[in-house]
Amino acid sequence: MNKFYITTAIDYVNDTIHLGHAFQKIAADVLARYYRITLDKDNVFFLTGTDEYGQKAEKAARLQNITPAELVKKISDSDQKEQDCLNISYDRFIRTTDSDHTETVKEIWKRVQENKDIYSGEYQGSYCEGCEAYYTKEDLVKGKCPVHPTLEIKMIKEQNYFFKWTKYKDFLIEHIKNNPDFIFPKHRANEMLEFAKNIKDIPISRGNFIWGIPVPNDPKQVIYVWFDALINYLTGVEFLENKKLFEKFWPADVHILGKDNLRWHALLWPAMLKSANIALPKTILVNGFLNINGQKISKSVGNVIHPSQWVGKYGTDTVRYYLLRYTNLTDDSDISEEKLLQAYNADLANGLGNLVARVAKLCEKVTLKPSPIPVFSENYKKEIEDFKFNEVLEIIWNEIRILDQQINTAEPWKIKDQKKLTQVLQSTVDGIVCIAYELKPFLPETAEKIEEQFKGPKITSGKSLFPRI
RNA sequence: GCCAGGGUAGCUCAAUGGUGGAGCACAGCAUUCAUAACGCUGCGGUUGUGGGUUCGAUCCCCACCCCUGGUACCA
Repeated sequence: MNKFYITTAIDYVNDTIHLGHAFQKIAADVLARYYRITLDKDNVFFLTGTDEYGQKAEKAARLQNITPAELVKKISDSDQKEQDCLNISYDRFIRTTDSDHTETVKEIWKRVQENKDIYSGEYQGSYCEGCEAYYTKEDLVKGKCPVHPTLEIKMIKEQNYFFKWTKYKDFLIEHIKNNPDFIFPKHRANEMLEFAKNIKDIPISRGNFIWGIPVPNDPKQVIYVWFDALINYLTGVEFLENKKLFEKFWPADVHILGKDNLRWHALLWPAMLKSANIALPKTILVNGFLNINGQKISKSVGNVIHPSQWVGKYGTDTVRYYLLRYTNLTDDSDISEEKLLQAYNADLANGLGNLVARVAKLCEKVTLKPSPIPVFSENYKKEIEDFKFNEVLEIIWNEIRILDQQINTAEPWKIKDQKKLTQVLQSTVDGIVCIAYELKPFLPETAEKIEEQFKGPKITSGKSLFPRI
């Protein structure tokens, strides 16, 4: 691999992102930072952003008596702030209302149309405005949407443009079967294969609202949000404006997204790309959801926590560490503030923080040479490239333990001979520098602080990295 | 109902057809370079239930129960 293009899901602007979304951004950030080290900064592109069109945004704006544009700007800005407080190192924060995105979507529409995969048809069905989707009668629960039981289902009949999804059914099934790395984790692929069997053509335009990208040559219709949103991955690397950049980074190496978005990414998106004659992404990485204290994160439960709330109390790297170490990326995990605190004291304060503090203090008596530049071990690389972030952190914390043991055995505070003391501490500091290097993708701020403190030749103790709470 | 994943120490998770492992938490010892921190020792489990195969099963097979996810549909 000589380049790495990673994207996250773009978040819909009905509300500011919470810890569940943040978890996915952090995972993406780890990969981006890792590949920036191994492949070089210029060869990595990391895209994230917000999904802003659609009926829900239009309606929400009307309720607040502001324009849709004002509303989506507000939420998009606050999403971006949430990501910034987590140190998410995106190269571009895309908004689907960006002008270059509009142009890209129109271009893809035209290509798909030229390939005869768009046709006009009449659609009649039960429509849920919450889902922005049609339901069959059978899908409804007591006449209401299973996801939004409080909303009225509307019978809508309209002239729409349809995408010939069925044309790609066999292709999709073959692609998923022939590319075991296409969907990760694997069992998600089975789900998609099941669904693919029953693919039907879907309407990809809407005529009953206006907050969207107009259909080329038919301004009465706007393009369906999913059709528009997926294309952001092309816009992100300047599909239209910058051929060189696009050709360098496309196809995307990893699309990371929540399990709720899998169907669109695994089945609709590849069909769209195939139709437009564009290469398919390599890996779709599906992340699980977070529960808080055993409960789903939801507004109605009232347990929504925004990243900035925990970051404000405990710091960016604490939140990153806790989520990366004590959750499963691909399964649902349960988190709590209590467990975060436990992880903070046990691992960050007593473990990493204390090790750094004790060694820095010991080093005040000696002058050391700069440590050699570390490299990632094969084991480290394998685990991180397989998305097993908790395993990598376990490797690192084991190294911390070993260093602590070695210090206890060597008892440098008792060593009188300056030469021998220097020798012992040199090897300890080399170990710490190595740990800092390995921490870079995970705890960038902390890694940088440690590197700065131990770059020599004079090392002095500084402020605690993680004071006990 | 069907498909997939899972059920191992209080918690988070490893492991293997041959007397069950780690970290956290808890208790004790020791120690002071360090953030009442580090280290060492200990406590802690009929590996969801019941059968079967085997000299031997936590691992393989069968049935069942529970959890998670996906999905179908008819009365």
